[in-house]
Parts: sequence; C-alpha cells; structure tokens
Amino acid sequence: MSGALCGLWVDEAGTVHVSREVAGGGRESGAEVLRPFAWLGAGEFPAGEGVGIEALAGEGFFARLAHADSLSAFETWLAAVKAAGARGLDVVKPFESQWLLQTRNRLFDRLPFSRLRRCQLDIETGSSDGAFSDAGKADDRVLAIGLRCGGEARFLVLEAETDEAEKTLLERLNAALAELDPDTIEGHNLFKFDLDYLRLRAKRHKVPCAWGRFGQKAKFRNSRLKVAERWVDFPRCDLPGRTVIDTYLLVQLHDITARELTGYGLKEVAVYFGVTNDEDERTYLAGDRIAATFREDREKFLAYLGDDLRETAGVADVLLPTYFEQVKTFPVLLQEATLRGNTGKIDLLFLEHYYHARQACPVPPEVAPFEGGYTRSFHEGVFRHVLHFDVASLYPSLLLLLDRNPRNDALGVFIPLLRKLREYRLRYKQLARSAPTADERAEAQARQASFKILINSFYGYLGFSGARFGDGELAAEVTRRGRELLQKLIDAFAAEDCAILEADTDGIYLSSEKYHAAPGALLEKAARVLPAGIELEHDGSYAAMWCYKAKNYALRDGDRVILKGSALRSRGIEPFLKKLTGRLIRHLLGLDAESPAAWLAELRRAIAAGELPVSELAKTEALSMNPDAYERLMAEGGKPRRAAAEAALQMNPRPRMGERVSYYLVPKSKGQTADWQRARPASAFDRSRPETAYDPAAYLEKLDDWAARYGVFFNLPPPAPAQGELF
DNA sequence: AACTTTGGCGTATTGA
DNA sequence: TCAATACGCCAA
Repeated sequence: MSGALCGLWVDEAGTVHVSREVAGGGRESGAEVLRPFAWLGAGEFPAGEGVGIEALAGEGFFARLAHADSLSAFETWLAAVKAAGARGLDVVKPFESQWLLQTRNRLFDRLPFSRLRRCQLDIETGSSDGAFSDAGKADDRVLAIGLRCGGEARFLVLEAETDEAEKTLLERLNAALAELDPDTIEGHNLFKFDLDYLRLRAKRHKVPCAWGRFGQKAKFRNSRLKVAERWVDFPRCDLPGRTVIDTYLLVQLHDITARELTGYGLKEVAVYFGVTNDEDERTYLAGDRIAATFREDREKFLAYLGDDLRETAGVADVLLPTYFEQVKTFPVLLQEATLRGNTGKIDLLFLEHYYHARQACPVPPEVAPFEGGYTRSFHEGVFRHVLHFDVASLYPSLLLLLDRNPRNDALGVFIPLLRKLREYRLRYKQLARSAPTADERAEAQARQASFKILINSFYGYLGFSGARFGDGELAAEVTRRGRELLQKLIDAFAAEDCAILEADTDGIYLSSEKYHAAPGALLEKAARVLPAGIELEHDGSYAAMWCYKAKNYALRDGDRVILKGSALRSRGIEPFLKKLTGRLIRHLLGLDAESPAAWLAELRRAIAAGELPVSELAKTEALSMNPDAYERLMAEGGKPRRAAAEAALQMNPRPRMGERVSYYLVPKSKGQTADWQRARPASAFDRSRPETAYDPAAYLEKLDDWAARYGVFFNLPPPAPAQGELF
C-alpha cells in the first residue's frame, strides 16, 4: 500500500504530480492520470477530438457527461464550446479537486497531524529611511528569512545591504525550500505581507519564486475571503504541491464564533491562545526598531524572529487540525479547505456520488425567503435562580427526524450523509475522551470538531441559493418545526411555574427558585413533550441574569459575567461606554456594590477636561470596501459616506478592506457637522497638538444617551416588579 | 472572486 | 427636526 498523499498538482499537460509519504517520514514524487470531465446542460455542444460524451440517468439539467483523453484535448474542446456560444457547462475546479473526486482519493488519508511536514516562514524587512516597509522601493530590503521546520529554526540572513546580497538571499530561500520539501508553509499574514513582499523583491532581482514542489513556481492572483459579514481582500498565492496556511486568516475565521479578539496581530493572538503566557517569555521589538536591531544586536534580532516562528507554529497547532481533518473527508486541497466555504465542500461530496453513479445533476434552485427561528425576550430586569436549557443540535436533529432529502437529490445522498457524519462525530467525540495516547485524543477532538461544523452547515446549505442541492422549502420546514418545538418547551416550563426570561431558536433561559438546585428534575419533565431523537440539555445554571432586550442579556457565572448581544458586547462600541455598561452590569448582578453613577460623573469630568485617552473614545469599525474604491465611489457622487471610511482615507499606509479602523471626532466647524466630516484616525491624535483635540461635546452627548438608555436600571425606581424579580 | 441561514439592536446618514 | 433606511455587529 502506498503512503498518504501529501501534495498534489495537475500541470498544464494534465499530468497529476503527487507527493507521497514514505517509510521514515520522507516524501517521494509520482505521477497519476486525470481524465478531465464536464457536465453538459440542455444546449447543443460541438464534438471534439478526443472528447467522448455520454448520457446520464435521471432528470437533472446536466444530463450528459463529457470526458476528454487529455487536458489539452479538453481545453481545445472548451474553447470550441465557448466559440460556438454553447451554454450550460459545469467543470469542477481546480483540477486537483476533479482528480480527487474522480479517483475517490483524499489528501493526508490516515496521516496523523504530527506527521504533516510543516514549515513556518517569517521575514523581517527594513527600509533605509526607517519608514513603513514598501517592497516597491529600491532600497527596501529583506533582512532575514526565518524558516522553522519540525521545530528547528533556520535563519537566512542578508550578508550585506546590497542588491547582490538580497538576490543571493532569495536564491537561498528557493534552495532551502527544495531541500526541506515541506507539505505546508505557514505564516501570520503570509499572503498580504511575507509572500507578496518576497514576490516583489524576487521580481526586482529576477529570481524565480520557485517555492512549489516539483520545481514549480508560485502562482499569484487577487482573491477574496468572506469572514462572517465582511469580505477580506488578499493576494492569494498557490504553490504547486504544497499548502499555504495564513494563520492571520484562520484567526479571523475562528473569531467569527468566538468574537473575543480585539486585534489579529500575532503577538496578541499568541497570548490569546496560550502559546505565549508571559510577556518575558519572548523577545519583543517595535516595528521601527527592527532594522536598527538587525545592525546593532543580531542576537536579539534573531531571537525576535525565532519567537515569531514559534508563535506562528503554536497558533497553527490550534487552528489547522480542523482543516487537516476536513481534507480527509472532502475532495479538496488543504489550502482550499481553509479558503472555501462549507457549501463548496459539501457540493463536491454530492458531485462525487453523482459522478460515479452516472446520474444527471441539477442546477442550483432558487430559494425564496423563509422564516427563521423563534426569538423573544419576555422580561426586562434582573432575575435570580436562572437556568438555561437547550436542544442539542436542533436543526440537524430535525433534519434527521424529518428524514427528507432535498427535492433535487434524486440519489438521496443528503440524509444518509448527514447521518453518517453524525455517527462519525459521536464516535470521535468518544475517542477524544478514551483514546490511549494524547496525540490520538487530540486527533479525535479535531475530527469531531470538524464534523460538528459540517453537520451544522447542512441546514444553511439547504437555504442557500448557490447550493446545488439546496431546498428552501425543506429549510423552511426545519425552522417551522423548530419554532413549534421551542413553543412546546416554553409551555412545559411555564406549567412548572418557571418564569420564562428569554428564548432564542433552540434555547430557553428561565427563573425558578424551586428547580434551581435540581435542574435534572425539570429537564426530565420538560423533555417529555419532545419527540424521540430530540434531546434537551441543561446547559447552565446562573445566580442571576440581567435581561435587557432580545438577544441581549448578561449572566452571572460565579464571579464572572457572561455578556451576550451586540448592544452590550459589540467591539464597535466606544471603550468608555462599554466599560461603563460593564460596571452597570456588575452592579446589577450583585458583583459590585457601587452604582455606576459616580463613574459616570468622573467620565463627564475627564471628557470635559480633555483628559480621557483617545483610545477610550474611539469607535472601531471594519472597512467594508477598500479606501481607494470608496474614494472613487464618492467622487462619482456615491453614497452613503461613512466615518470609518473617511478616517481610512487619512491614514498612511491606507488600511484595506476587512481591516478595522479606529476613529474619533473633532469639534464641529462651519459646514463640518456630520460625524463623517469630522472623523479622524485614532492614530492621528496627538496630545501636544491642540488642532487634533477631540470634541468633548460629542462624547458628553454619548454619555447622556447612555444614561437615558440605562439610567432606569440603576437610579430610577423600577416599574412594578415582575415575578421572580430581584432588587 | 466569491458566496450557509434568519432575527435583532443600535447608530449614522440621508433627504425632506 | 424627524422618518426611513443602510450598515455593522452579534445570537443561534
């Protein structure tokens, strides 16, 4: 039996170059064959030399399948198809996925994460004038390239600050990568900084970016990644036969659900993930000190670079295994797994079934808008004896209960696949606890986490117009049953004299003095109203809960506070207001005796006196478009203006789409009254320059608004107390 | 160039 | 000054 696939690349001729693990951990190259294929729609398609077309079973729109003998025959035929104006052709891209699907191969099959051959890469750069690094400038330089492979660091250092030496350095990088032959190249902000910078310097010195396997050069193109509600632009880099992992992007994807990070820089992220625990555990260097340290204190410079590599590895240790495990299930490259949404991956699994069954495929259906989950806030105020119950995996469970495949899924792949993934997940969840070695447990943990994400995305897949086997009516039926079920639970809890506080989609917060110490008894009673296969769980008990509005509340968990909702915990809120709200909540939950009134007064004084740091006042917002694009749009009379975008225009270098910008407001002047007209980057504030001073009136007004909103909770007599209310 | 869903809160901009 | 609306961020 041959070793696990660790690298894969389809060349222009259609040859599939593979790299496999061999005994002892080495890698060996091999070649395989791809028979390129495409699905054909209803139109007329020209014949092609070396291209065969067959009819498929079933009713779907793509009722024929074309296979070509070679990639060149395929490309020639595609050009003819295009010239003939034929439409309705579907080609799986990239070709690496096509081959994996066609042969049912998977990357890293049965390879433990510990045997993945990983390499971290980080560069340090310098500019002669000490300004921001800019690879386009002649006398900017790569000072050093750090590579860390198998835990061992190797430093390639610029020998002299000359073009010759830099050229040599880039050539040494090529040689080092060829020698180390890693499966992955990992770095923090690798796409936007390191690789892009190296590309520009290599171009200047006419050195090929031969960082790929099989002696291949890197390929660059502009790409875009959706991170929750925003898009992030980045210059994508693909290395034939290798995987480029940018932990900067992985961190942002992680933070979609965690939403805890305030910045995505390596140092902060490493502390957040516990890779670096103490400030003195690593060497820190300010950005503008790097070049000087390179010249004056080489040891310190290299220690800094080595720490960056170590931290990058540590962050990837946490974030990469999920994707590594995905690749064992889906016919995608590891890099694709990190840069693609779940729909594309699920679609590929479907297509693999349909391909091998020679079954016609549908076009993605239109999905009409449909109703979602049930959400309601029942009471406002502070309550004690709080319990939280939720339904385990509500939507996947309902899908399995309904046992209904999407309308277009003639082969009936959907439900069996979901069932299989859930069984796998449960098995790995068990193994994550019981496997004999720590490595195996970590492996199982990554696998079960990866499956959990996939399982949960099946419902979203149904409701997405771009999903080939989407079915809006089935998605609507799932949410309808979900609402029905939650209502039943609410009634069951109410029948036990619980005060329902907040319900959202699959969970309920309630107050019950009687059951607070015995949640199991209540659980057992409520669970009776649920059908078999739907499991209710006791998710938590809390001493107190402050209910504000729907999806916005705070819980007291021992001495800690758990905040939920954009009104309370959004990272866009000005820090001084967020902290004020934090104090209010601690007071309301009985953790602080002092009311926030005194702090409110102190803030008023500090703001009026111009003493509050601008970092406390600044609002922060992610840019939804590139500043250049915004500028053009506005020049054409576009709308609306946005304060954060206006602040971004004043920054140098300009931040890019997806990056977060902090801004504050300067006083109103003639014709300059709107926020967007008086927004300034927080970084432009300078205490010693009065013309950069902030507008106290604007911030005092925000305090007034805050007091109007929240004052009722702490310094006005509360309205008639509801059942179970505290204080 | 790429895309999982709906529901909800709060703020700024816009245009009258 | 005020409403409608667009947007950012978050819950699940």
